[in-house]
Amino acid sequence: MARAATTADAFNAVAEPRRRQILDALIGGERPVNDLVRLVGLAQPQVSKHLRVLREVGAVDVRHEGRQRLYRLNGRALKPIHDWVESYERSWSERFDQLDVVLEELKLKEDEHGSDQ
Amino acid sequence: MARAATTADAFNAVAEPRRRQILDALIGGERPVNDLVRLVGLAQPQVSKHLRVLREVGAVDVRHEGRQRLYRLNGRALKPIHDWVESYERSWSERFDQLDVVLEELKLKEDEHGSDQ
DNA sequence: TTGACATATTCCTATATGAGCATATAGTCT
DNA sequence: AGACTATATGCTCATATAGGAATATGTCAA
Repeated sequence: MARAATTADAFNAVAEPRRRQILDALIGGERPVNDLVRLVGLAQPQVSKHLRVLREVGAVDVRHEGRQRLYRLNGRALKPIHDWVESYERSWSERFDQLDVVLEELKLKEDEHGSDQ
Repeated sequence: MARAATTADAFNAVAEPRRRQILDALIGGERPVNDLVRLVGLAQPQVSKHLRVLREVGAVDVRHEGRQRLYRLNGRALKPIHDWVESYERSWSERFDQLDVVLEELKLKEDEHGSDQ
Protein backbone atom coordinates (compact mmCIF):
# COMPACT_ATOMS: atom_id res chain seq x y z
CA MET A 1 0.00 0.00 0.00
CA ALA A 2 1.26 3.48 -0.68
CA ARG A 3 1.03 6.39 1.69
CA ALA A 4 -2.49 7.47 2.56
CA ALA A 5 -4.03 10.22 0.45
CA THR A 6 -3.34 13.75 1.62
CA THR A 7 -7.08 14.17 1.66
CA ALA A 8 -7.54 11.20 3.97
CA ASP A 9 -7.65 13.40 7.06
CA ALA A 10 -6.40 16.63 8.57
CA PHE A 11 -3.17 14.98 9.74
CA ASN A 12 -2.18 14.13 6.20
CA ALA A 13 -3.37 17.39 4.71
CA VAL A 14 -1.36 19.42 7.18
CA ALA A 15 1.82 17.38 6.82
CA GLU A 16 2.68 19.53 3.81
CA PRO A 17 4.42 22.75 4.94
CA ARG A 18 2.93 24.87 2.15
CA ARG A 19 -0.53 23.94 3.26
CA ARG A 20 0.23 24.97 6.82
CA GLN A 21 1.58 28.20 5.40
CA ILE A 22 -1.68 28.76 3.57
CA LEU A 23 -3.72 28.11 6.69
CA ASP A 24 -1.50 30.48 8.64
CA ALA A 25 -2.11 33.14 6.04
CA LEU A 26 -5.84 32.69 6.46
CA ILE A 27 -5.77 33.30 10.21
CA GLY A 28 -5.92 37.00 9.42
CA GLY A 29 -9.21 36.48 7.59
CA GLU A 30 -10.76 35.65 4.26
CA ARG A 31 -8.46 35.96 1.27
CA PRO A 32 -8.63 35.51 -2.52
CA VAL A 33 -6.34 32.95 -4.13
CA ASN A 34 -3.97 35.50 -5.61
CA ASP A 35 -3.27 36.91 -2.18
CA LEU A 36 -2.22 33.45 -1.08
CA VAL A 37 -0.13 33.01 -4.20
CA ARG A 38 1.83 36.09 -3.23
CA LEU A 39 2.05 35.13 0.41
CA VAL A 40 3.34 31.60 -0.05
CA GLY A 41 5.42 32.38 -3.14
CA LEU A 42 4.20 29.41 -5.12
CA ALA A 43 2.72 29.28 -8.63
CA GLN A 44 -1.02 29.80 -8.82
CA PRO A 45 -1.88 26.27 -9.97
CA GLN A 46 -0.07 24.69 -7.05
CA VAL A 47 -1.82 26.99 -4.62
CA SER A 48 -5.16 26.03 -6.12
CA LYS A 49 -4.23 22.39 -5.73
CA HIS A 50 -3.26 22.82 -2.12
CA LEU A 51 -6.48 24.70 -1.50
CA ARG A 52 -8.39 21.82 -2.96
CA VAL A 53 -6.81 19.42 -0.50
CA LEU A 54 -7.57 21.77 2.36
CA ARG A 55 -11.15 22.07 1.14
CA GLU A 56 -11.55 18.32 0.97
CA VAL A 57 -10.57 17.85 4.58
CA GLY A 58 -12.77 20.77 5.56
CA ALA A 59 -9.97 23.03 6.75
CA VAL A 60 -11.14 25.88 4.52
CA ASP A 61 -14.37 27.08 2.96
CA VAL A 62 -14.82 29.03 -0.25
CA ARG A 63 -17.13 31.85 -1.16
CA HIS A 64 -17.51 33.06 -4.73
CA GLU A 65 -17.45 36.77 -5.23
CA GLY A 66 -17.28 37.93 -8.79
CA ARG A 67 -14.33 36.29 -10.40
CA GLN A 68 -12.59 35.87 -7.12
CA ARG A 69 -12.89 32.96 -4.72
CA LEU A 70 -12.52 33.99 -1.14
CA TYR A 71 -11.09 31.30 1.07
CA ARG A 72 -11.85 31.25 4.75
CA LEU A 73 -10.30 29.22 7.54
CA ASN A 74 -12.27 26.49 9.24
CA GLY A 75 -10.06 25.63 12.16
CA ARG A 76 -12.52 23.14 13.57
CA ALA A 77 -11.15 20.60 11.10
CA LEU A 78 -7.88 20.75 13.01
CA LYS A 79 -9.43 19.86 16.35
CA PRO A 80 -8.63 16.14 16.02
CA ILE A 81 -4.97 17.05 15.74
CA HIS A 82 -5.17 19.29 18.76
CA ASP A 83 -6.98 16.65 20.77
CA TRP A 84 -4.51 13.95 19.86
CA VAL A 85 -1.35 15.89 20.49
CA GLU A 86 -2.68 17.23 23.77
CA SER A 87 -2.14 13.82 25.36
CA TYR A 88 1.57 14.31 24.90
CA GLU A 89 1.80 17.80 26.30
CA ARG A 90 2.68 16.27 29.65
CA SER A 91 6.03 15.30 28.17
CA TRP A 92 7.32 18.81 27.94
CA SER A 93 5.05 21.14 29.87
CA GLU A 94 6.24 22.47 33.22
CA ARG A 95 2.61 22.81 34.11
CA PHE A 96 2.41 19.04 34.24
CA ASP A 97 5.73 18.66 36.02
CA GLN A 98 4.11 20.20 39.09
CA LEU A 99 1.12 17.94 38.77
CA ASP A 100 3.42 14.97 38.58
CA VAL A 101 5.05 15.94 41.85
CA VAL A 102 1.69 16.03 43.57
CA LEU A 103 0.61 12.73 42.11
CA GLU A 104 3.87 11.16 43.16
CA GLU A 105 3.37 12.32 46.72
CA LEU A 106 -0.15 10.98 46.79
CA LYS A 107 1.07 7.66 45.54
CA LEU A 108 3.75 7.47 48.25
CA LYS A 109 1.20 8.14 50.99
CA GLU A 110 -1.09 5.53 49.56
CA ASP A 111 1.73 2.98 49.63
CA GLU A 112 2.44 3.81 53.29
CA HIS A 113 -1.15 3.11 54.24
CA GLY A 114 -1.13 0.00 52.18
CA SER A 115 1.84 -1.44 54.04
CA ASP A 116 0.23 -0.47 57.36
CA GLN A 117 -2.67 -2.75 56.84
CA MET B 1 8.66 16.94 -6.47
CA ALA B 2 7.18 14.07 -4.54
CA ARG B 3 5.73 14.28 -1.09
CA ALA B 4 8.23 15.09 1.66
CA ALA B 5 9.84 12.16 3.44
CA THR B 6 7.95 10.84 6.42
CA THR B 7 11.13 11.45 8.36
CA ALA B 8 11.22 15.09 7.33
CA ASP B 9 9.52 16.23 10.53
CA ALA B 10 7.04 15.22 13.20
CA PHE B 11 4.09 16.39 11.08
CA ASN B 12 4.92 13.90 8.36
CA ALA B 13 5.84 11.10 10.73
CA VAL B 14 2.58 11.39 12.57
CA ALA B 15 0.41 11.59 9.48
CA GLU B 16 0.43 7.80 9.39
CA PRO B 17 -2.29 6.37 11.68
CA ARG B 18 -0.30 3.30 12.65
CA ARG B 19 2.51 5.48 13.93
CA ARG B 20 0.08 7.47 16.04
CA GLN B 21 -1.22 4.17 17.35
CA ILE B 22 2.29 3.15 18.31
CA LEU B 23 2.89 6.41 20.12
CA ASP B 24 -0.41 6.04 21.92
CA ALA B 25 0.62 2.58 23.05
CA LEU B 26 3.80 4.03 24.48
CA ILE B 27 2.02 6.56 26.66
CA GLY B 28 1.66 3.82 29.26
CA GLY B 29 5.43 3.47 29.39
CA GLU B 30 8.39 1.71 27.85
CA ARG B 31 7.60 -1.35 25.72
CA PRO B 32 9.47 -3.96 23.70
CA VAL B 33 8.72 -4.24 19.97
CA ASN B 34 6.71 -7.43 20.27
CA ASP B 35 4.31 -5.75 22.66
CA LEU B 36 3.70 -3.10 20.05
CA VAL B 37 3.28 -5.74 17.37
CA ARG B 38 0.46 -7.24 19.39
CA LEU B 39 -1.07 -3.90 20.26
CA VAL B 40 -1.22 -2.46 16.75
CA GLY B 41 -1.91 -5.79 15.04
CA LEU B 42 0.66 -5.32 12.32
CA ALA B 43 3.48 -7.63 11.21
CA GLN B 44 6.73 -7.25 13.12
CA PRO B 45 8.78 -5.88 10.20
CA GLN B 46 6.30 -3.08 9.55
CA VAL B 47 6.29 -2.14 13.20
CA SER B 48 10.08 -1.99 13.20
CA LYS B 49 9.93 0.21 10.15
CA HIS B 50 7.43 2.56 11.73
CA LEU B 51 9.55 2.68 14.84
CA ARG B 52 12.50 3.66 12.74
CA VAL B 53 10.63 6.63 11.33
CA LEU B 54 9.56 7.65 14.81
CA ARG B 55 13.14 7.33 15.99
CA GLU B 56 14.41 9.49 13.16
CA VAL B 57 12.11 12.35 14.06
CA GLY B 58 12.95 11.90 17.73
CA ALA B 59 9.50 10.86 18.86
CA VAL B 60 10.82 7.72 20.52
CA ASP B 61 14.06 6.55 22.10
CA VAL B 62 15.36 3.00 22.34
CA ARG B 63 17.16 1.17 25.09
CA HIS B 64 18.75 -2.23 24.56
CA GLU B 65 18.07 -4.80 27.20
CA GLY B 66 19.20 -8.30 26.41
CA ARG B 67 17.69 -9.26 23.13
CA GLN B 68 14.84 -6.85 23.54
CA ARG B 69 14.72 -3.23 22.52
CA LEU B 70 12.63 -1.12 24.80
CA TYR B 71 11.03 1.85 23.12
CA ARG B 72 10.15 4.90 25.10
CA LEU B 73 8.04 7.91 24.16
CA ASN B 74 9.68 11.29 23.68
CA GLY B 75 6.69 13.57 23.42
CA ARG B 76 8.79 16.68 23.18
CA ALA B 77 9.23 15.93 19.49
CA LEU B 78 5.51 16.61 19.10
CA LYS B 79 5.66 20.05 20.61
CA PRO B 80 5.94 21.81 17.24
CA ILE B 81 2.63 20.24 16.26
CA HIS B 82 1.02 21.31 19.49
CA ASP B 83 2.35 24.82 19.13
CA TRP B 84 1.19 25.14 15.56
CA VAL B 85 -2.30 23.79 16.02
CA GLU B 86 -2.84 25.85 19.15
CA SER B 87 -3.20 28.97 17.02
CA TYR B 88 -6.36 27.50 15.62
CA GLU B 89 -7.97 26.50 18.88
CA ARG B 90 -9.84 29.78 18.87
CA SER B 91 -11.91 28.44 16.01
CA TRP B 92 -13.72 25.88 18.08
CA SER B 93 -13.10 26.53 21.74
CA GLU B 94 -15.87 28.04 23.87
CA ARG B 95 -13.13 29.38 26.08
CA PHE B 96 -12.19 31.74 23.30
CA ASP B 97 -15.79 32.55 22.47
CA GLN B 98 -16.03 34.35 25.79
CA LEU B 99 -12.80 36.16 25.15
CA ASP B 100 -14.11 37.24 21.78
CA VAL B 101 -17.19 38.77 23.41
CA VAL B 102 -15.03 40.82 25.73
CA LEU B 103 -12.77 41.97 22.92
CA GLU B 104 -15.80 42.91 20.85
CA GLU B 105 -17.17 45.04 23.68
CA LEU B 106 -13.87 46.78 24.15
CA LYS B 107 -13.74 47.53 20.48
CA LEU B 108 -17.24 49.04 20.51
CA LYS B 109 -16.37 51.34 23.41
CA GLU B 110 -13.25 52.42 21.67
CA ASP B 111 -15.25 53.30 18.58
CA GLU B 112 -17.69 55.39 20.67
CA HIS B 113 -14.88 57.44 22.09
CA GLY B 114 -13.35 57.77 18.69
CA SER B 115 -16.50 59.26 17.18
CA ASP B 116 -16.90 61.58 20.20
CA GLN B 117 -13.77 63.41 19.42
C1' DT C 1 -17.93 39.81 -29.17
C1' DT C 2 -13.26 40.38 -27.79
C1' DG C 3 -9.96 40.74 -24.37
C1' DA C 4 -8.22 40.64 -19.81
C1' DC C 5 -8.21 38.81 -15.32
C1' DA C 6 -8.92 35.05 -11.59
C1' DT C 7 -8.93 30.41 -10.64
C1' DA C 8 -9.22 25.36 -11.58
C1' DT C 9 -7.91 21.22 -14.03
C1' DT C 10 -5.08 18.06 -16.79
C1' DC C 11 -0.87 15.80 -18.12
C1' DC C 12 3.86 14.66 -17.05
C1' DT C 13 7.70 13.03 -14.19
C1' DA C 14 10.68 12.05 -10.29
C1' DT C 15 10.20 10.32 -5.90
C1' DA C 16 8.68 8.25 -1.60
C1' DT C 17 6.10 5.43 0.45
C1' DG C 18 3.59 0.99 3.23
C1' DA C 19 2.67 -3.63 3.24
C1' DG C 20 4.22 -8.49 2.31
C1' DC C 21 7.84 -11.64 2.30
C1' DA C 22 12.50 -13.32 2.80
C1' DT C 23 16.55 -12.74 5.11
C1' DA C 24 20.13 -10.76 8.11
C1' DT C 25 21.74 -9.57 12.73
C1' DA C 26 22.14 -10.26 17.54
C1' DG C 27 21.49 -12.12 22.22
C1' DT C 28 20.46 -16.36 25.07
C1' DC C 29 20.44 -21.04 26.29
C1' DT C 30 21.92 -25.91 26.12
C1' DA D 1 28.40 -24.97 17.78
C1' DG D 2 23.36 -25.20 17.13
C1' DA D 3 18.72 -23.90 18.21
C1' DC D 4 15.67 -20.41 19.46
C1' DT D 5 13.97 -15.75 20.26
C1' DA D 6 13.76 -10.67 19.27
C1' DT D 7 14.35 -7.20 16.06
C1' DA D 8 16.06 -4.94 11.82
C1' DT D 9 16.85 -4.63 6.90
C1' DG D 10 16.32 -5.49 1.91
C1' DC D 11 13.41 -6.20 -2.12
C1' DT D 12 9.18 -5.80 -4.96
C1' DC D 13 4.94 -3.62 -6.22
C1' DA D 14 0.97 -0.59 -6.33
C1' DT D 15 -0.06 3.98 -5.38
C1' DA D 16 -0.03 8.88 -4.37
C1' DT D 17 1.98 12.73 -4.50
C1' DA D 18 4.14 18.04 -5.61
C1' DG D 19 5.67 20.97 -8.83
C1' DG D 20 5.95 22.63 -13.82
C1' DA D 21 3.67 23.75 -18.06
C1' DA D 22 -0.29 24.11 -20.78
C1' DT D 23 -4.97 24.66 -20.98
C1' DA D 24 -9.84 25.05 -19.52
C1' DT D 25 -13.53 27.61 -17.10
C1' DG D 26 -15.75 31.61 -15.39
C1' DT D 27 -16.47 36.63 -14.88
C1' DC D 28 -16.23 41.40 -15.90
C1' DA D 29 -15.49 45.41 -19.07
C1' DA D 30 -15.55 47.96 -23.35
